Amino acid sequence: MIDKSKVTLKDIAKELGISVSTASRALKAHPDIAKETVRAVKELAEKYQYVPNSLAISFRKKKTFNIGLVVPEIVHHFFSNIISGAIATANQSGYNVMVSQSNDVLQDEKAAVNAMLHSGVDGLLISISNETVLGEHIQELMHAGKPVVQMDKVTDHLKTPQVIVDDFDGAYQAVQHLIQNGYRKIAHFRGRPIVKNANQRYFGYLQALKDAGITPEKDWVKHCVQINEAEGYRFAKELLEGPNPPDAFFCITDLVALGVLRYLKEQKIEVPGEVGLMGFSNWKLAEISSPALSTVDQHGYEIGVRATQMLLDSLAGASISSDAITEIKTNLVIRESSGRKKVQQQTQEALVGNN
Amino acid sequence: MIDKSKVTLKDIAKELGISVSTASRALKAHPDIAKETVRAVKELAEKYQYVPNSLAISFRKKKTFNIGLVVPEIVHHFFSNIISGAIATANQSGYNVMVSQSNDVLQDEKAAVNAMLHSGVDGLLISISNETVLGEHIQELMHAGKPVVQMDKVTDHLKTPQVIVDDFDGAYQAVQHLIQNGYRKIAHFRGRPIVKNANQRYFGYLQALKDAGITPEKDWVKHCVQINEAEGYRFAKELLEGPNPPDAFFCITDLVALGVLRYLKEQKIEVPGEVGLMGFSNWKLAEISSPALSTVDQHGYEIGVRATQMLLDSLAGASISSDAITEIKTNLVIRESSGRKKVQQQTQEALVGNN
DNA sequence: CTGTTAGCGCTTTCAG
DNA sequence: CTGAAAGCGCTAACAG
Repeated sequence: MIDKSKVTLKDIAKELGISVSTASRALKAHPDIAKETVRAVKELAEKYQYVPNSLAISFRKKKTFNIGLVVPEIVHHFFSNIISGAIATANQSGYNVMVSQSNDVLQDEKAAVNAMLHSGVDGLLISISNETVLGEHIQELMHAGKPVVQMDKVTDHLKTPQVIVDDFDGAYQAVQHLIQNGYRKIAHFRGRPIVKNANQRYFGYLQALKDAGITPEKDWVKHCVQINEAEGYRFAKELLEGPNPPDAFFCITDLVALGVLRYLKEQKIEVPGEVGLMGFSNWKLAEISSPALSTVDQHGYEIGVRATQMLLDSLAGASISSDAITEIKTNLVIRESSGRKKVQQQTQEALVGNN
Repeated sequence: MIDKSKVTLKDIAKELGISVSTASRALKAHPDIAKETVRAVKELAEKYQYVPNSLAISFRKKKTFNIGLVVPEIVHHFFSNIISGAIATANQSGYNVMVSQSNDVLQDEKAAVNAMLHSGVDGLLISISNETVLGEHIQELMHAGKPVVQMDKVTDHLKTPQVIVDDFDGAYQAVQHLIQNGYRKIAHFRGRPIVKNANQRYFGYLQALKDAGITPEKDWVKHCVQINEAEGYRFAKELLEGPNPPDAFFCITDLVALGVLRYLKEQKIEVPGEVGLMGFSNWKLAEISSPALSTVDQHGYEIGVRATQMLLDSLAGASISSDAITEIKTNLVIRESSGRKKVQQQTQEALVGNN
């Protein structure tokens, strides 16, 4: 029943007939200490499998080497990638990561943040919930001197560094890619206007059209609320059965795009021959569908890594400007669904010339 | 620059002219303390926003109210569900969860477990890596008096409670379902024989065949190694092009099943009319495919919940028998791919009678 | 009902 | 080079 971790500095000091402070210093090879003493202490520590009591150290140093991480959902491809990157990075520097989720409910987020504050994390990584506006609970943590870094879902009300996806650019590239492949009547199934990411993607879409000299068509922009497969299906049907069908779809999410794809397949509409399709997020789903879905990869892992690095840096004393925004570039994952549109009357040359 | 959390018991004791211990007791409304004192202390605590220093408490009580959670992969539908369930449950009881992953690499798992041990978790939830055999690193933690509960990927070498999926029964039901729907020549694309779950599913498959009086066909059992979509495709092709094609496939995972499905669609083989198909895991993928894939849901969230409850119970002093095995029942998710086989010569009645 | 005392295990002045 | 001493903030005998 002997608990190894019960061996304390005092024990080894006593056995060696030295003081606790000397033992303490010897263990970290303090320059003041005689080599001989250092050796003896280390040897005994080894023998007894001395392991410093981290609770005492935390207490003493007011530092736990734990960081908190709160995301809206854990069971989510993008967020679990963020978590994974954050944990890998933190662990490398000897930090552990306490994870919690808000379920996009403000109350839950508050509870999670408070729990972490009280359990004494050294800093916090957070992707805020849909319902979070001011984030007083996060402010409180900051007041307690804990650095915070926001990731992906962010609010400017909080004066913290942000690591975000360059949604605008991702969307821009996606739409540009469609245009370059001969599609001109491009619909966009967007997300909710309160969500910054959704807006950025929408703006990217508009800009890409504009830069290609294409006038956007109001009716081709649909607002997803559920952001699921059924919505994609429904909107695709609606538009394609209408008087003015688009020839491509850029969707807020792969899931929505797969809904569109299902409709297209049902109608035996050739993809990408007749209609082009791009998703966003690069879920596993996109890789497996047939035709395989072109999409935009958001590099969730990378976001986790970068945000954690910033947090660790500021924990290490670096003063990070509180308005530093790190935009992680997406990258286009070109698969089958966005392949070149079949040319009818014009030659491809002419088409390309148009851009 | 006043740090709220700097207000200490001593401060409020001094201001009230009482001793620290009285203040301490008052705050937790110890029966010994005069109501008047309690009121005064609580009032002042409120006024100063006193928040107890959890580091000091942890130190004093040798308890952190943190539990550790280690899984092979975070970015994985099943595991992220487990994590989610564990965190929700732990949080409800005032515990935080420290998460880490092993990437199925023993070294990483050791590192993660040690980091958690040293950071002072009160207990550990773990799903071991493929490479873990004896788990001495986990033993070490147990020797330090920390309760451990294993989940899903488990080893009997560790004398801890286990919460696992009833893979045998899940597979049994899946295959039985195929049989009931008229399929008799059922192939199985299984996982690696060192993995317990894979074996259990295989045994369930065999048992279901046996109970239906069907003799298993060695050639119809294929060993997946990558466990990916391509393998499903490859094996399906191999078998269906061969001299003795099966009429149904039960796959170790949805991903593999989708590979099979891709081949079937390419060959314009009717699903489920000609060939039946069942996956395992119930990923999002399965819901979206067309035809939608029938599969087996493993209730990852539930596993996380149950395992955490056991851990919390034992942390609360309950003595849990170290060989308690909790098997979480799967459930059949019947979608399109396993629908009734088209009857050719026999009537359906006759077929059903056969079972 | 309340105060005194002691101490958790470690770090860190301050003196030698 | 080393030791003594103080103290982090809190709890818990023990003693009034």
